[in-house]
Amino acid sequence: MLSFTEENYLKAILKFTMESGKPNAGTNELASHLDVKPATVTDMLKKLRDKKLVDYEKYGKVSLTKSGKKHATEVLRKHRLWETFLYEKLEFTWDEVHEVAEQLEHIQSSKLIEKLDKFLGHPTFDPHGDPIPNSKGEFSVEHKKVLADVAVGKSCKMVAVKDSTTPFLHYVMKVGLGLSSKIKVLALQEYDNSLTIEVNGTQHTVSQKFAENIYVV
Amino acid sequence: MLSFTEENYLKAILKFTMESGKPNAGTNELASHLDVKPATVTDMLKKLRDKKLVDYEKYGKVSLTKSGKKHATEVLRKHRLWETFLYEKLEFTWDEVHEVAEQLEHIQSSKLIEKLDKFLGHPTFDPHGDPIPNSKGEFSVEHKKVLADVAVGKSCKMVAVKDSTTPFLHYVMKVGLGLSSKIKVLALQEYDNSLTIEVNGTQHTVSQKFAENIYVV
DNA sequence: CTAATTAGTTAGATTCTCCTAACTTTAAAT
DNA sequence: ATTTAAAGTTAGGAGAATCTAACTAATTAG
Repeated sequence: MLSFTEENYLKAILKFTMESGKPNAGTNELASHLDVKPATVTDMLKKLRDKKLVDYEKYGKVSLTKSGKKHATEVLRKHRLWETFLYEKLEFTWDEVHEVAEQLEHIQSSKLIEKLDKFLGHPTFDPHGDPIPNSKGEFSVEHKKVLADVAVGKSCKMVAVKDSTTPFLHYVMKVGLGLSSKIKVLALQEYDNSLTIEVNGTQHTVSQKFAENIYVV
Repeated sequence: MLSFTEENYLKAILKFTMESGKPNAGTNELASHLDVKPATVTDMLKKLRDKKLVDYEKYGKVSLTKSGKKHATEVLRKHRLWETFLYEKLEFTWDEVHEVAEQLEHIQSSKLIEKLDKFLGHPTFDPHGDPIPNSKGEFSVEHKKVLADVAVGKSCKMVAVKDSTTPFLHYVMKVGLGLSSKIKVLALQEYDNSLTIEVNGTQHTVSQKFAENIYVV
């Protein structure tokens, strides 16, 4: 049985490698992700290596073993199912779900998570649009298209966000956007690639950076 | 912010005093309740006293302060709401809910618990029939009548259990009883006060001990 | 290719929860 | 009332997760 902390380290390694595209992570990168000091990470990596959850050697990069990946994926699955529960059943807002799910993801009960999955109707994406791995650890296909890729004049529907930090989510909501919002791209400013879009009949101008963090179909 | 462990000690003191009727608890009693050694309890009591959560002095009994009682009641409220959720929404059985609720009761989020309460329709009793304190910490009136008190020939409805250990709950289920089961008392054996009852058309004979652990109306 | 910078490690300390073993106080029994 | 048993405490220690400060290895820039 893994401790909360061990689970968090495994999850951090999984998230880092998935988000960065790199096959492995460094001590400092993990330290800042987990908000601890590098020395602490080194200690934990040794422990996880002894438990055969990560491949790691002194001064080298870390990656998950098969067993470590299985554990990490399971934690991610729990996290995203709980986020879905909070959003869909308990009327939490978008930006509130993460913090509570960080706690709920560590509850140990395989029955609980399978029942919750069933209760929610086996969702494949969480409220941020991130894919929820199934009970075998398989991910649904990732969203690829981003608001910045939509041609002028075309319409699209928002399905997810790439950045899920609180400030960004607040900004998204302020612009009137949410999951399933319909967006029409009215104009593209050549100078800085900012976009003028229409949401619910209101016009907004958003930066390229913003538009690259909104997934659409 | 209290740790999981501190919360468990406060809850144990509350449960002990409620169940025993006594106004305070001893070190050994708590130790066996919490499954730790008495020395460990002594350490923790000093810590809780420093935090003004319990009234305690060397070689004396422990009781909760106002603040300690508030915390303990809150934990109990969370525990029982989660049990209700697991039983009513996720199809857990009676004897499975406790273990998982032991973990869920420590999740920190006042919003979560108020939303959960609303989602469940503000229940006043959990699946074991124990009262759920409301958000102000007030308990619903306790059930008083027990199967052993029902007169021969009379019928009643089961609303709760006094003993909620797994073996007892299994036995209860085996007899075909559950919450809201209708029970008719057919006969009383003078010799050992055992009762012959009818449940769903089937007759069973149960001991006095059993009958004293079933709450009815 | 050296020098400087960045990344990573080690050693030693701290806090938390828990333990054992030995001791002390309180309560019970004769 | 003295002895014995039960209840409770203290001291010292262990493992987990964290820190700081000092060190070492790897990488990058000139």
